[in-house]
Amino acid sequence: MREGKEPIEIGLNAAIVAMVDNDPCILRVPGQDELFADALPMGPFDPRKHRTMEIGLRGWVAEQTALSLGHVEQLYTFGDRGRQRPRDDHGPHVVSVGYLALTRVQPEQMPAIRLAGADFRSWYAFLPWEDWRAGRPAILDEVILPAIRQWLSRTDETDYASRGLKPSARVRIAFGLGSQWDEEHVLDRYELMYSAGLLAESVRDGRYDAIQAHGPTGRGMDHDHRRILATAMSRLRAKLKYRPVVFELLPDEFTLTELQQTVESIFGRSVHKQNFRRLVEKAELVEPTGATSTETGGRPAALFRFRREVLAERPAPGLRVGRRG
Amino acid sequence: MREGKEPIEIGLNAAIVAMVDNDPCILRVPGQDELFADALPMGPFDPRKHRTMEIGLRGWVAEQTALSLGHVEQLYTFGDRGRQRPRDDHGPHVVSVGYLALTRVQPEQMPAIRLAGADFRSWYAFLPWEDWRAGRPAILDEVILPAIRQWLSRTDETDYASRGLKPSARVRIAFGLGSQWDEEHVLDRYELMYSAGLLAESVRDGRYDAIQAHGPTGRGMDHDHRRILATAMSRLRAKLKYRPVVFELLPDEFTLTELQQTVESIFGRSVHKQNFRRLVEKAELVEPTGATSTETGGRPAALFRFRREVLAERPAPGLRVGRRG
DNA sequence: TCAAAAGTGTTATCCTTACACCCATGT
DNA sequence: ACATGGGTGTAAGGATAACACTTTTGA
Repeated sequence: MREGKEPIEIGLNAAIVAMVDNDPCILRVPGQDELFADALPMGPFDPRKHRTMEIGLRGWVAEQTALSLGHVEQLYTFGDRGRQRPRDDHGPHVVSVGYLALTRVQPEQMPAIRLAGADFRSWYAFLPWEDWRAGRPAILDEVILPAIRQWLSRTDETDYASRGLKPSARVRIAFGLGSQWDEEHVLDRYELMYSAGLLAESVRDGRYDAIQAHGPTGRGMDHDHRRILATAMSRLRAKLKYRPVVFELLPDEFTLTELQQTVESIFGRSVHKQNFRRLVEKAELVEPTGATSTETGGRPAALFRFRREVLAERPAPGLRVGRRG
Repeated sequence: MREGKEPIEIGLNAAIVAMVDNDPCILRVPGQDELFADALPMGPFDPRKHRTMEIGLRGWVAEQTALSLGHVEQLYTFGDRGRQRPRDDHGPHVVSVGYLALTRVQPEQMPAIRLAGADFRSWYAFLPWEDWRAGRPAILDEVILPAIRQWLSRTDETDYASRGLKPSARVRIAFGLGSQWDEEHVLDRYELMYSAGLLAESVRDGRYDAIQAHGPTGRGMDHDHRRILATAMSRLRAKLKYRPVVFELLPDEFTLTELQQTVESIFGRSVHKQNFRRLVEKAELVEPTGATSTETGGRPAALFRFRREVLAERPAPGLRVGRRG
């Protein structure tokens, strides 16, 4: 807008989510930094070629991966130099816009994706403490919480006041100490762990000399990519409750148990079977196809399909799963 | 990221909201286009000067307005050339990042703000159909819905499928035809009206030759600013329900009626008195100061203050106002 | 016949919505 | 005394969370 401009470029980063074997997976590519093995796929935004950023994103995803994206949603824009390019202060400044995108992968698409150097990997490989499907993850009590408490004990509470909260209060809420674990607070947990030096990224960015934890804390990623993933998880977990986006991750026909498992794997916790079914029924989100599936072993399950009409019927159709249901 | 780059600049636009006389107002500045009288305040982002975009935003707001911002939240980033600079295709491409910011204004600050060419104006001046405090706004049935129906009747439903919804279904949900008005759908309503040619912006952007409505449809704004305002309203209306942000708009001490009126003016609808009070009480969001106020006429009202401790106690403290309560 | 998974029925509790009435002040 | 707004009590209906049991297949 005025004097000696520094060149700015826009990078579009996407957390592209698909279900593979009952795990929510993201498309990952090899890291560029030689520090991390993983990065999110990203492409530049060229306003001359693409009218909007979303069109630009869909464009390079189609070119590079042959995946067809369903729901695409902008998450957040970072202009943060400190975090993104700590060592390399030359070159243009890259502002990165994070996106969440949903897709389905057929097994036969996998080889082509792998050839391109990419593949799908469970998002819990990057944020393992978010997976409570098999109960409270051990990493929390063994690695994370001790280190977080360490950090709190050496932190001056009066200095830090983010969103009006002292670090101890932020920790209490984010990690459900004294109350319950809230699966939507993924980003808060990530940021606290970053600040407390528990992540490889904290070290990369020069905030700490070494990781402040006695044990692994998930796979690190280039730039802010793991933060974008955390944002994507928060958003998807929240969105499921008022938009029927799960169905973009499921095949056209599915059993209620498959639907439940998909929801559980995204929320990272198990839900109550009967209540879940009542919820699905009351929400009128699905209709039986009439067919059944015997593939699951045991009694054959009725197959259902998404009732697209709900989109037109309700203002906020989703699976309003409660704390326990 | 590669070949002959077009220069890109980042503009930070803010919907700065404050309560003035029981109306949610935004800081407006004179429009630059000579087409519209109003624009949102905006400033450039210079990554050399400011570490993050939020810091950059707070920086220019402090320099230009002397307002101190409370809650600041990023809304959305647009890279849209088509909409933002339809006539002027030269100069650098501006990507604009929209923000919502909350503040309080004292009456004595007003003259300084006015001197700078800015002032606070009710957000309902720009989106009058969003104000249901005095019942269903006449503009809906007299101007908007007839024109929208006109548009639907001349629109091919099979062509347009945004988010899997036909235009008629989008209209039904956004405008509460057949169901209820949902105060959070501000952006959907704005976008439908934009597409249907009801807004001055639709004409400015070359989508229509003339406004497709027989009556006024709110004050237009430069660039995408009214869209950013609509986004800000949606976000604030939603946020109130799970974050105690109302208190950033109220004085330190207030009566329950003042609190209720502030909530009502943001939601643009009235709420049920007893239920609202029970809600506030159950949420433990406020505590009595012990003092009372006689300024309202009638029986003196007890004064309350925000209980900051809830921030540390609950994961999502807010005024979970229901459809009616 | 047994394992495995599908698929109900029912109840206590809490939350939402709605009703109508009483209270303390200034004029 | 009366107008004006402040401030309750309580009950119907629905949503949530929790309980345990029956049914249908394949091996």
